Amino acid sequence: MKLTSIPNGAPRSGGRVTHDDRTKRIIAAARTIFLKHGFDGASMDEVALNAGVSKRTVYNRFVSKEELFDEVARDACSQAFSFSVGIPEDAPIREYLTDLARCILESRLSRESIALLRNIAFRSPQMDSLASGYRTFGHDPVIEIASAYIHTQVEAGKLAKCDAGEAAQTFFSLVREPLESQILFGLSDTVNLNANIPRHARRAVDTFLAIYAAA
Amino acid sequence: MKLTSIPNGAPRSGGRVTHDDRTKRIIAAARTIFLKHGFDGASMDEVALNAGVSKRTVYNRFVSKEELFDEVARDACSQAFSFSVGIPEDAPIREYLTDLARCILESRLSRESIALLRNIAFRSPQMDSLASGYRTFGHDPVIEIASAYIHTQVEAGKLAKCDAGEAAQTFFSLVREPLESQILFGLSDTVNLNANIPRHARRAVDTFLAIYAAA
DNA sequence: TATTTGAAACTGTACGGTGTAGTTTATGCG
DNA sequence: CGCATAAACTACACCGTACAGTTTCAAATA
Repeated sequence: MKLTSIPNGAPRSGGRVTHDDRTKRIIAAARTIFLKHGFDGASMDEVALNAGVSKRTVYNRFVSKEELFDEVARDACSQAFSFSVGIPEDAPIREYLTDLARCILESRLSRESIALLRNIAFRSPQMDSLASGYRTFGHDPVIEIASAYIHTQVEAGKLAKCDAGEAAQTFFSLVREPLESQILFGLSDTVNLNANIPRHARRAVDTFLAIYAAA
Repeated sequence: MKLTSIPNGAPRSGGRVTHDDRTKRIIAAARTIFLKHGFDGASMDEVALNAGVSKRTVYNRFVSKEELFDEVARDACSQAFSFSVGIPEDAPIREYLTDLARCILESRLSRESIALLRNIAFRSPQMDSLASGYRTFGHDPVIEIASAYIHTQVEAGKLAKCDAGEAAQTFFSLVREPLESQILFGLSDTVNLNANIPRHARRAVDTFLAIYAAA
């Protein structure tokens, strides 16, 4: 592959490039390249070029391509899948869940997250960092938040009696599908996706409440 | 990679290896190798070896790696995602849907299908054959069957009034999730999966009927 | 006989990783 | 502050390997 690129990131304001700057730029460049081409398709030359750093410097920081990838994978998971709900828990159930759904979708369907999910789906059997990064940052926190909230609402009699963990799984599935699969499996691209997210979030919550609303 | 292998498939009973035999063996071998290593990770030497055929023969049949892959991708999709429902449409709704769900899960969660889905997720943006193969064989038929059945039942007053297409999508999502994602993203492997399929199918149908059962 | 096949060597390219010579940066000391 | 020394960095050549695809030629097949 042809390698022509502008270095990723710039020296900090002082004008000098420090040790840490370089490390950060290597990781940032590696994330871009790895997400774009996958582990096998990415070349260390391209990473170095994109980081504005010599290949030797990359190998002075990271012992191998695998090690760099592991570092980058965890980093990317923790960033791409993070979100924060902006609505208090004592809001009406429908509003809270809809906002939660919207947050989940926005973080999960971003370009970065989709690229990450593609890599996880393809490579998680061989690279533990991908599966564990997904679990730690992409799956468990969502289930935990939803589960705890549902549990609270059930206790308060605002939702029908149910297994909160199972209900959280169902919620998560209803929120993600079918959008996530359609993108992941190439049935539709991500264009104008943001316009669909709020609508889909409402629909997912409608369906969820049709199942779990208090009798 | 080391290349040692036993040829995939055997000459037909006559003892002679015909032109068509070779073609079939090449495709079969290519499917194995491509699904195992992905397009980039697969080598044509390994394909030839696995087919028990010289590389020259492979290139006499297929003009390039890409062309061979396209052929194999469609072929693999049509086989891996195929299923046939073994229960009549006039069975009780719960029984029919449960059997449909079981069929879908069995075909979709097979080793071959999962390997295929991993490749589709990773490579569909670059390789059209994957996205279109998935659409044609993995998605549309399921939605069509479910949609037509739901439509019939709604007309017959056995299911609540609804958009049959939307309901079919919801059904499909409930059937696949969360099992499919858990496997695809490496949260659990496929061991003893078959024992879970019937249980999960029942649960999915329970949820579906909780939403769409006739009032 | 005309075509196809097998086996193997070959071409060209790309990559991961290393070695090195020379330059820049950081640090400690007078 | 100026200077020396050590550390890190760059640029580049290099090694071994792997692979797609081609070529050659004799043997098998049609």
